[in-house]
Amino acid sequence: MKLTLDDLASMSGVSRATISRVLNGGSVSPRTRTKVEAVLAETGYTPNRAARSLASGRSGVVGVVMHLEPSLLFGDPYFSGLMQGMSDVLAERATGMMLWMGNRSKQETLSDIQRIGLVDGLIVTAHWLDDPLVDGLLASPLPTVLIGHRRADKAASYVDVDHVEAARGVVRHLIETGRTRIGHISGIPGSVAGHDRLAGYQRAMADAGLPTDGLVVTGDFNAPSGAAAVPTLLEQGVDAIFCANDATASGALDALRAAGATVPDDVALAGFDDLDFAARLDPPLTTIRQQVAAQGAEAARALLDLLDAPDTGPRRVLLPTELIIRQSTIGATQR
Amino acid sequence: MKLTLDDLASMSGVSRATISRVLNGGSVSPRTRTKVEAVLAETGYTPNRAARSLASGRSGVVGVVMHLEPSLLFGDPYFSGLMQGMSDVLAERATGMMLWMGNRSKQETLSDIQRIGLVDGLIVTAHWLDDPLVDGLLASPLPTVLIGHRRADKAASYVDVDHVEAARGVVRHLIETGRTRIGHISGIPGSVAGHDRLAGYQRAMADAGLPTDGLVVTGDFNAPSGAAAVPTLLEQGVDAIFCANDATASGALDALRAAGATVPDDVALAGFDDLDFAARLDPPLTTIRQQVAAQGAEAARALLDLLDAPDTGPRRVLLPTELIIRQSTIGATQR
DNA sequence: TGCCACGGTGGGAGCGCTCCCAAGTCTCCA
DNA sequence: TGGAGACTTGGGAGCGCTCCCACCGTGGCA
Repeated sequence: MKLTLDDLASMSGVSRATISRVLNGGSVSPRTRTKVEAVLAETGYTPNRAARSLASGRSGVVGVVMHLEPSLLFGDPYFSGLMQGMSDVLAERATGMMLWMGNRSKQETLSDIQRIGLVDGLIVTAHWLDDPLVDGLLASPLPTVLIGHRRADKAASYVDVDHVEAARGVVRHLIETGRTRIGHISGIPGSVAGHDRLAGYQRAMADAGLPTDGLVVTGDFNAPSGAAAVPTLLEQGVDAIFCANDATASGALDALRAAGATVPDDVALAGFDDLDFAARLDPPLTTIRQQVAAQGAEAARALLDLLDAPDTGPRRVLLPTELIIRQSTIGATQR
Repeated sequence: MKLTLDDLASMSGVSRATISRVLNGGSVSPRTRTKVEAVLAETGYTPNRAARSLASGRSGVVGVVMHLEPSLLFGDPYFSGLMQGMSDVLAERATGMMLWMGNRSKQETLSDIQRIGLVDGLIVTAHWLDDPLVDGLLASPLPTVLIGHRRADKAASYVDVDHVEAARGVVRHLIETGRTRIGHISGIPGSVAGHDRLAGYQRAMADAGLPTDGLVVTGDFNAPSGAAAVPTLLEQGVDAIFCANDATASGALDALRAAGATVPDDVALAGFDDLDFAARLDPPLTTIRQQVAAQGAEAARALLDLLDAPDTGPRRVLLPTELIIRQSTIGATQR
């Protein structure tokens, strides 16, 4: 059960070092290799991870930090997609995954991570413009890949989508289909996504020479905030609303219907995320699709790359988004 | 940055062994202790985890195995509750958590876990009567605590609720409120919860001398299966339905209403789990509350106990459930 | 005053692996 | 046939920590 390299060495008549070479892909003659591999298979030997870590300085484990309430973490399809993508890639590359969630304060989480040591690198979600946890982690010597990034993280490794461009694209679509009074229900102030999607909206409007005064209402990424924003926007005489995400849009849709406004004839509606339910709304929702699982997978790949080649500078991956046009902006009548 | 015990030893004028004693709670004179602690605080030293593991044979990391699809894992409030409870306790005891989800086959997951080594023990969900992953893990030398358990796991450590007794209790409540033709929409065959809740139903019915022929319809824990079962049960002339969980009950409720049956006047309805929405159904649902987060926490505690005192035999924790009586079984009219 | 007991401390031997370096073996060509 | 060069292989020195054991000094008791 508790076999060591030395045991295998005497069993197979070669030295410990040679077995290590077979295990780690060093140069070994074919004859020796097959002989050793036979013994390996026969004994079902697994190297002692701690010893390996100590000698090599690598643990084969990465940390994943998603600092939000577990109920949120697990309730939101965004995070489950991320986890899925990451864990696929990590499992494939025989790398373990340690998870930190938001059940302690950011300060405690930070020191927990430092104290536990052991991980070779970290994948961290960075969704807030101001986040001491992310700052602390980036400042530590541990190789770190962010999912999402702030303007200040230019020098860090990250995987993200271009929220600004994506938002700009959907608003441009609204403009191209003839809308001129386009409102925006924003995401949570202080969040990267909220901030950048708002910026994209503003840029598209400015590009077209359209005013935005009074047309932006602050939301919080949830349906009720979408519904709450609708009366204000209707007063402003909007003919389209771009919502910071699909959940907000679904709330807005309910409120529009309640107010007697038809979508898209009176008011066009667009969201962001393309969650499952977006296509099932009535009318189906125009939105931006971002490949969430791919973001997780890319982050894992970027980190593993970084660990293999530490001195090759930061990895930056911007994943494409896709504008999904459905009836909530073009309607059957306008086809 | 990369301080070792020897560095600290020369800095504080004591031996490496003494510092280790301060760190791990050995017997040290107060004078020496304060001196060393000062140096410790000043340098912000953190022990090298790999070296500690190698020397002590313990890693301070436990594995959590929830072998189901990530989308399911993250979508279901049951699992997020479990995770929450576990990670609270583990964080409190400075223990790391490695996570394995169901993105690979059970066979692969099993060998991944063995191969990665490193963990001191495991917490594993055991929801299926037949599960090679659970069998394999229990057979391994790693201390393991199950969440849920099969009849065959008598000798293992586990945390669970008594599904049989809980189900029996809710059916007894239906009988006591005057119901006699009580149907059951079961959970997925092969699942522990489905199996045991069915058994509890049958026992309660037998105790009361009531027949069950034709009154059990197989469901799958989801709302549509609940709805699909209703016509059959109505044909059998049921005056009450006990559903294997709340989701099934919500499906059944819709179908009952669609069929023109009033709840609870024509048919009483009960579920299991007491998820958030149960209280918000119309009428609010009588159900069984199980403290999911507490189950996770208890499992973590049991495992940590087991690691501290390996030879004290298995830990078995049966958490209480609570019958929550709402209007779906007693109705305002019968108050 | 001498001896024993005991708490506090230091030294050293590993834990099981990786990795460097030197030694050994083989091949091929001048 | 000798030697250079390429490829294999073994030995040994750690990686940083824990834990056992022996040693030291003090205090209490006979």
